Formats: sequence, structure tokens, C-alpha cells
Amino acid sequence: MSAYKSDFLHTLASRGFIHQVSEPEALDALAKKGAVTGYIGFDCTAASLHVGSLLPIMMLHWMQQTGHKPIALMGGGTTRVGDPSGKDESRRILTDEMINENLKGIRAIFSKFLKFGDGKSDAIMANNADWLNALNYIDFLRDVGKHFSVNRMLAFDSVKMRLDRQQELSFLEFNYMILQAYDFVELHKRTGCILQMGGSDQWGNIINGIDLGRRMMNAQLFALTSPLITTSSGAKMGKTAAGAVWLNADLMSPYNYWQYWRNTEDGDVERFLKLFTVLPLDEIARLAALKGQDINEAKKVLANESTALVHGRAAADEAAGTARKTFEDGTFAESLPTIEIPRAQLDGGYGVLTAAVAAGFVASTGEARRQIKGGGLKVNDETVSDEKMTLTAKNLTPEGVIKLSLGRKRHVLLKPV
RNA sequence: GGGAGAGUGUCCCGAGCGGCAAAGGGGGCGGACUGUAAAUCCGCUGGCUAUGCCUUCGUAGGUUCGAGUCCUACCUCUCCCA
Repeated sequence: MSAYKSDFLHTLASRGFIHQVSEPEALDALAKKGAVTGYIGFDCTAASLHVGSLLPIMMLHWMQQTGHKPIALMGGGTTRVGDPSGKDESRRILTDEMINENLKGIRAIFSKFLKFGDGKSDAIMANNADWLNALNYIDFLRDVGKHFSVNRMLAFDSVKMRLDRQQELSFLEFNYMILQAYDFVELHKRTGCILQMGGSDQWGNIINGIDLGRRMMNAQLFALTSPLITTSSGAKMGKTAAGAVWLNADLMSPYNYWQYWRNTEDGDVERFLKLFTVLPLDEIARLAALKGQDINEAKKVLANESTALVHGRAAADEAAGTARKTFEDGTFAESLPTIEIPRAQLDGGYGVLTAAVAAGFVASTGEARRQIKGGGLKVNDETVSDEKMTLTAKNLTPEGVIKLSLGRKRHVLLKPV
């Protein structure tokens, strides 16, 4: 399937991770000969990573699995500047406190995919704030800035797009690519890292780093980018009604995470199995051969495996069990997401509208009214027809809870306390 | 510095003779059909203690019974001239 001779590139290629590689033969030969050190940079713009970041994390994972040394670079310094690539508008500038807060949340994820330590192919976690924050402006201009041609920078897509559309590009953002290039060279100096990976939108930035490495140190560096992943119906990955699909359990429960993958479109199942699980390819081929209704089995495997990677096997099994009871057996699953309500509220009659808002189904009681009108809200699996309906102790199931549902997929248990 | 134009429902794009909670899309949510899929069809898509009340069209004033719409100033962006 792929012409690569090294385990590393062969694995990435056959699982669909590769969009572009600079000098593929040379990199392949190096990876065949010995351990290669490579890195990917991660933004600290949010408190958690979301599924969009899963792809680069998996690349680091495979890198380690095939005997190489991955570096997860936290953009503690570059996030202070903001990457203009692919953005129409300037990013909001984050405060340093926010960045550090975000960093904490993000770090936790990596240990689930990578083994960190001091061993030969143990992963390293770095933070570019360590070297960027200490830079001296004039020194930096003389040492690094002299290697950059503004004429050429203006030709880069990320810059050109802004200029063509007459959109503002601040000098701050204009410098982002220089800093990212410098990161690459700095990591090369510190760790012997020769490869930078990233999404396809990072190609230009990575190439800049390669050029800088050659000019400053006569080093041969490499770039590898992954394709932009969209669903087969064209939507960007990782968005749901509730917003982004977060990897941290406190922002998105394992159950909801499992559901996200369970609802994958048919056409995406094989691709996602390759990218987001570590199942062997022949097993994936078997699952991908399933047609029609049987493909649901493949979707469950996808949900199980990808949830197990992020939240652990136990959480994945529990989510699968909850889903099976709720959707297939039509029975009661006490493990559904639970919202606690004061018992006094229930005694006095708890309005369904308020309950729907409390459950997080809708943003306002007005919206709850509309959903009831459209037949979308259910109490204990019975469609609510009267928006004035109140929930009382009579609505409690034998298990002592009230099941509230919006649509066929969203279920919450209300539990009096 | 001079001249011309634009900013609309807090997701986006976009109509809007002085009576407007404001056309139409996209997206999203719900319903039907299915397989917890896609496609398709239908409904909904400012808030509330709701036959009424409150807040929305760049910002602040003004004219008017009544302003998204007219006038004035300001802010931001775009185009043309210097």
C-alpha cells in the first residue's frame, strides 16, 4: 500500500495520516536506520484539547510505537502571539494566566497516549515559553530575523490570504511564523529533533523552520503534515450541538464522548477506525466490510476503542453498557448522566420547562416550549404535550429518578436530593 | 488630507416604500422515514412570572403618534483621489 520502508512512515501512510512529506525518501531512510526525534506543537487556547487535536496526538503515539522519540511541544510562548494560519480574523489575545491554566488541562491528556521519561524512545514534553519568553529582541532580530525575507513571507498563504482580503494582520501575528520556525531550530539544538509534524495548514510554517535550520545550522530537517479531516458530508470534525468534543472528562463525559463516535457517518467509519483507534489494519478491514445495518457493529467498536484510549477501558465499557440498555434493550440505565434537584422543588411541583433547561437540553424556557410543541421532549419515555406540566414525586420511577429526554438521543436522569 | 459606500436577529450570509420581533438562505434543534447513519420531507430557530410585558438592526443624540428605515455627530471597515 505504501512504498515506505520504515515502520514509522509505513504505519502513518497506511492508516491515512500523511498529506505531505518533505523529502520522503531521505526521511524514510533515516527512520529505517535508527530512532528519529520529531515534534508537534499544540496551542494553549483552550482548557482542553478536542477531537481535532486527536489526530496529531495519534501521530506522536505511532511515532513512539514504531521506535522513535516524540516531543509534545506546548505553545506556552507562541500562544501569546496567536497563529494567523487559516483564520479570517485576529485571535483574541489571551492573558498569561489563562494560558497557564489551559496548559495544565492539556498536559493531562498526553500521558494517555505517550510514555514520558528519560529512556531512548520515551516522550518529552516541552514548552516553548522556556526559550521564547527569554528572547532579547535585538539579538533575536540579528540572529534569526536576518534569515527571513519579508518578500517571501508575504507570499505565504497564511499572510497572503489576509492581505488579499484586505483583512488586518497585526505585526504580532506576522511574527508567528518566525517564532514557530525558531522553535524547530531550538528543539533541534536541544534534542536533535529533525521532524516537525502538524495539520496541513501548518505546512508553510514548518517549511520556514526547515529553511531556518539550514541557514543557521546547516541542518537537514523534515516536514510531515496530516490531511484536514472532515466528515463525509463535508463538516469539520469535532462539533456537536453542545459545542466542541472535548477530551477532558470534566468538559465532556465519557458517555457523551462514546456517543459522538457511535454516531459517525457510515462513510467515515473505516477512515476513523484507522486514525482514531489502534486496532490492527486487518481487523479494521474486516469491520469496514460490514454493510447496511451491520455497520453499526463497526461503529460500536469505533466508539469503544476510541473512548478506551482517552478515558480508559472501564469508562468505555460502562458507556457501551449504558448505550445498549438505553437504545437497544429499551430498559432503564441508571448510569445515564444524572442531574440532582432539590427534593423540595419536586414536592412543590417542578415545571418541565425549568427541568429541560436544568438538564442542559435547551438554553431557555422559550426554547423548551417550542420543543414540546414539536413533540421533542419526553418524561419517562412519554411525550410531553402540556408545557405547563409539573414533575412531582408521582413521576419518580421505582428506581427513584425521573428520566427526561430530548429527541431520541439525549437522556438525563433527574434525581431528588 | 479630499470624495464615494457599508455596518441588520450575539453562529454565518443576507433582504428590508416610516407601522418591524424584521423576508430569504446556510447552519443548528425537533418530528417523519431508517440502522442511534446518510439522503429526503415537515416544523421550529429573541427573552420572560406570557391572550400581555421586555430587549434587538455600529454608538450617542434628534425629527415623528410611531425609526432598522429620515436628520446630526461619532466609531469601525471598504473603494476612489492626493
